[in-house]
Amino acid sequence: MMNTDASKYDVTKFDRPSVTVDLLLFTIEDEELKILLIKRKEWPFEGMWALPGGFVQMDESLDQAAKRELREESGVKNVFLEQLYTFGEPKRDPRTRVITVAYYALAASEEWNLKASTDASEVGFFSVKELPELAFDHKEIVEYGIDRLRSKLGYSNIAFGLVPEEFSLTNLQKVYEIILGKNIDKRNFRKKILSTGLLSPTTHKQMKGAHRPALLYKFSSRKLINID
Amino acid sequence: MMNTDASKYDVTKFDRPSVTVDLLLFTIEDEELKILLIKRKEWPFEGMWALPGGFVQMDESLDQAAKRELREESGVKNVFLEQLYTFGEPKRDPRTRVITVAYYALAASEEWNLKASTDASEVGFFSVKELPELAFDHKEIVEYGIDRLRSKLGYSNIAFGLVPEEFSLTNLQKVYEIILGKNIDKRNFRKKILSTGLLSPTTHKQMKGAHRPALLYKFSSRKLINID
DNA sequence: TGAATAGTGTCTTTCAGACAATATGCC
DNA sequence: GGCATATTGTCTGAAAGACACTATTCA
Repeated sequence: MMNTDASKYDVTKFDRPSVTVDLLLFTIEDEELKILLIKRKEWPFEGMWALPGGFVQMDESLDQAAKRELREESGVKNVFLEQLYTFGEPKRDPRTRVITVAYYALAASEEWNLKASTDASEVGFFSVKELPELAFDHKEIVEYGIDRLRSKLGYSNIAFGLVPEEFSLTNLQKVYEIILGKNIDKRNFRKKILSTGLLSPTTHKQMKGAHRPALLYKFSSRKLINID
Repeated sequence: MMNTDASKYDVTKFDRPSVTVDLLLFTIEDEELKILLIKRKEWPFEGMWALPGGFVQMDESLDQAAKRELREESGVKNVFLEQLYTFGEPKRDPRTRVITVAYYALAASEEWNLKASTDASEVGFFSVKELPELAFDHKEIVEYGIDRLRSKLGYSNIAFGLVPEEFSLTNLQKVYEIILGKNIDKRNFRKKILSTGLLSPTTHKQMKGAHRPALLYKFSSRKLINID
């Protein structure tokens, strides 16, 4: 593992921080924007809720580490995942110097299923409006993530991550309303969202209740696209 | 350096990557967007141009590390500095696993002065349109930074970082044109930039050449503000 | 036919973009 | 007066926002 030029070039001689990834998994459930939290079983912050996360392995990229943690903690795969920000205050972790690369992921509520093996009391989704006290600087990370999500909603198709494959325009509008925290005019919303060309109508209708069924749409692309 | 089960609570026993900060210092000079590069004196990529950067010390935050490197390499202080993105491919550095947190900084050309002690052949500003081959994945970092700068120009007052305290509207327009890579109509530019309320007129005029002098403006705030 | 949600169009205002003539200073 | 850059306003088209009625299904 040593470099042959070790005397000069061996960076392994420096003190090194630990590096983790932490994950913000957003979903929408019961008309609320929620995030996945896990209850810590160890010191520090034992018993407190925290973002899922873990150490970056030496042979995996940051993206891979985030994907792996996401899969391990929530069973979620193939969802939108993007690096958020790196938090590295020297005292943010009382154990040692830990720098964490935060990621955020989006999943429609249909897409995640918490592992059956997991004690439900130790992992769960919490409304971002009613979060418990969080370990480390995770509160700050959550707020940063919500800001990012809210602003990307305005200039990208990022909402595809929070709706199922097919959805009604009313479903989609609700997503926008929940995240932006305000009501949107139905006609203006439809006019605008359809004019972006991001959506394609399907041939399906949503039969649901004693009223006119809604035409279902899908996102033409499920890759992140910026508009404007 | 081997992990054992007992090491669970002692994160210091895990293999740890090295963490660096790399810096993109943007400036505008000779009607070009330029970045600061330094010539590497050591393996790997000896003799090749690279972004300035260095290891994060155990007792400093990432922001502090970036500020320190910026000061050490360019003598620049008190300029706009923002975290860009964290790059962590396992093989991006041939020495060992190195994760780098990239920052970008902006300085008006009046603000930097390369240290007299530095051999000019080993540090310099390069137009982003004519970059030499860069070490590591620094090309990718540069491109990411330019994208960020270009997009922030559209919805923030970030241009304050690239102009001196006082400037004419023509000066400012040039900054936009250089970064966006296109010509802008003078009347429309003035209309729009003045309507944001980000600028305040000063009482000074720029006397420069045999023609009408330009009124100088300044940014009302030199903190980053998003508009729209 | 009543209840519930889906679906639709117009008007007004605002903003972006195209476009050219006058103003002011120095020589 | 000539030169060089600064400064200014109108028109048009597109998009955003306010606003209310009709359509469809099921019970």
